[in-house]
Amino acid sequence: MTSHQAVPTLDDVAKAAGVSPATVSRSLNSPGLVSKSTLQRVKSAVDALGYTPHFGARSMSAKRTMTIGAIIPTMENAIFAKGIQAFQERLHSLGYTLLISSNSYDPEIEAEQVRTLASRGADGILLIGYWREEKVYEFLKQRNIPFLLAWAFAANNALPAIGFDNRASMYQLCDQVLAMGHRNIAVISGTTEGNDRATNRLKGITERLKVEGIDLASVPIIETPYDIDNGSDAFERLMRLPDRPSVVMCGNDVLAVGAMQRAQEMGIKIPSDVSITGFDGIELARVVTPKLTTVRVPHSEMGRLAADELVWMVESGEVGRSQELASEIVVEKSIISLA
Amino acid sequence: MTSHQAVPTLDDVAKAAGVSPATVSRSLNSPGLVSKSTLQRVKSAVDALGYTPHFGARSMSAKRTMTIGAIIPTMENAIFAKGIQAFQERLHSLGYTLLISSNSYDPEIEAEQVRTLASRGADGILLIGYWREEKVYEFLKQRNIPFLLAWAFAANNALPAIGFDNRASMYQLCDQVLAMGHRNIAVISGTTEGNDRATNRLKGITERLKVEGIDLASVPIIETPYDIDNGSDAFERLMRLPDRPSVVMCGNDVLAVGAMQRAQEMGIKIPSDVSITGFDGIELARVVTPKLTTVRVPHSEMGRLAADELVWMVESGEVGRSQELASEIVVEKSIISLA
DNA sequence: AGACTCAATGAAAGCGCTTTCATGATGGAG
DNA sequence: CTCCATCATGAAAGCGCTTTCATTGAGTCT
Repeated sequence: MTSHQAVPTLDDVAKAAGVSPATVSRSLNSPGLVSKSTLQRVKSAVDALGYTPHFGARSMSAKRTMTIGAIIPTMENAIFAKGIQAFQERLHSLGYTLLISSNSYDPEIEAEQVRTLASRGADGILLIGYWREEKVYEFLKQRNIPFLLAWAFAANNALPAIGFDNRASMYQLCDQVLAMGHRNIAVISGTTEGNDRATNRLKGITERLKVEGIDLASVPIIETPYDIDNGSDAFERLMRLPDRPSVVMCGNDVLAVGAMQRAQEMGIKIPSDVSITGFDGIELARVVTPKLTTVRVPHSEMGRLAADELVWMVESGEVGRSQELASEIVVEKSIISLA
Repeated sequence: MTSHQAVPTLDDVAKAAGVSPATVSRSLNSPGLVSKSTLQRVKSAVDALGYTPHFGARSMSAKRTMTIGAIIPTMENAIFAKGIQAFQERLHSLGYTLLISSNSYDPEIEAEQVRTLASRGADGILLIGYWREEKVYEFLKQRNIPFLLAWAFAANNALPAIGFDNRASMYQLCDQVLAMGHRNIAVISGTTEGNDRATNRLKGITERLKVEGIDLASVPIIETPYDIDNGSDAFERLMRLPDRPSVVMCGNDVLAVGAMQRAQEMGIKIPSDVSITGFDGIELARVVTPKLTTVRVPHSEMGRLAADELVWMVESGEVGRSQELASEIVVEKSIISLA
């Protein structure tokens, strides 16, 4: 089992093709510099030997790895799936390979992953959201590794980001909820600590309610990690409140779907008894009954644009340009108008 | 912007700590060989400089990369998400890094990804299912890269695999469907070409129906890629058939949820008008109304076990041991008993 | 026909690390 | 006290590739 038939190297190819290693390297990387006939011979030798360039060696001599890293909070639910898929597809067509890692929303692990990606020579890195320890940004800058933030956008922040305004989007959704006559509002927010998206979504709600003159002290707010079951439990707690809310606004679709689940189990009718809203516009929101009122985010577009921008940063060496994407309020049957 | 403050190297650390590069290397990789005091000085130097080992260089001198690759068909829906998440978490705790790539069920791309992972020095590779071109397996063997298959298990196949028996599982589900009195059955299968899981699931149904003495020619079967909308469309076509089936068995939960969606749009009641079944037991199946009758697969367990086994293969050099996992028929409200 | 340009190729250095191998110091055994 | 393990460390080779720099030969121009 440990019989190592040596992996063919570039030198082997050179020998087989009767040329110098330099020529093989050129044939592979800048075929324009090599004559047709030589190119042909090299190609044959490569095929015959089943040669694959050694990535480590290559990354050591060349300065580029054609690799982009992405660090996302989770792969478990679909929040990032669609966007990352689009990101990866675009990268692939640009000739780059994507390295993904996820960290269960743990900033320690995230910081470690940044170092790992740097070690591996990632030409650029995609991060989710703004908030993380300053030292992470410092490390990236010191290492001169281009990075881009996604899934968030804040006009007042200089870091390059491609995403949407979480606060404004949720503010708008809250607008809609108020316009439909709801005044007795409860909130199930994602964990806000260290999470700018969750924090800003919550802020979008509270700011809008304040404008409306609603006493925030009277608004029940439960914070919990993004997870279906947590959404269910939070919903149940809200329903046991003496003053039952007419609408429960959730920090994302996963929480909202969890809430709808529990509602059904408890025999609470959505939306006639209670209205529910989500955020993200993932597939889940479309398939539940009734369909979920939510904020639809342009996942795929965001992924594609992020890929384009990050590659541009890498190749041009220029500083990244931020871009705000529009989100869209989608009103479905999970909310009822009291007006 | 292009001001390169050189990335610190191991030599820099050596200089800063006043020791030889060899000692630094040892401090990092086999601290046991280095004296306490030296170790301490090296550690300080590493921190002071913010040193990170260069992965390419390391992988060139060492034979291991502590990297495992996984190639999955898709990240877009949740079919693989949970299992891969568990896989990655286990790998992480074993000290390995996971490299994921997805290929939209394209075997060409998959073959390319295998070579890419080999290039990058993956110590081992996880693949989904059995079917792929023989040359891929030959390449892996020639390169002496341990690989493990997951999401499938076939007792008669020698390749190491950790998964469940797709055929037998679907056979059992079909058992259940028949036991509930259904005889007029239609099928929405995933694309079977090049996909052993889809093929075997379909086979599980047809074999069981044959045993029952049902004429297969009379059983409508639609093949379509795994996607919600495809499930919807296929369902609609089935419903337009003159002899409407009493149950639609779907190749996975995604197709089934698509079917349920369209049923609702068409005003067809599930399960009173038509029953629907899925396969996989992903979250989606739990949140739709009514809940989906499906085959629950132990995603997380499979991911963990696969990580353990693959790492064991890598570290021991032994040939991988296959393991069959049990699946579970989950009967929910999406199916009605005609008996 | 001589001088020159340019395309195609090779020689060799060097990227940052690990790992023999060799060396010096230390300390216990005889 | 001398000898020999033993431990901690250093010197240096080499991993597989890319990339200057130099060289050659062929074509171009006058």
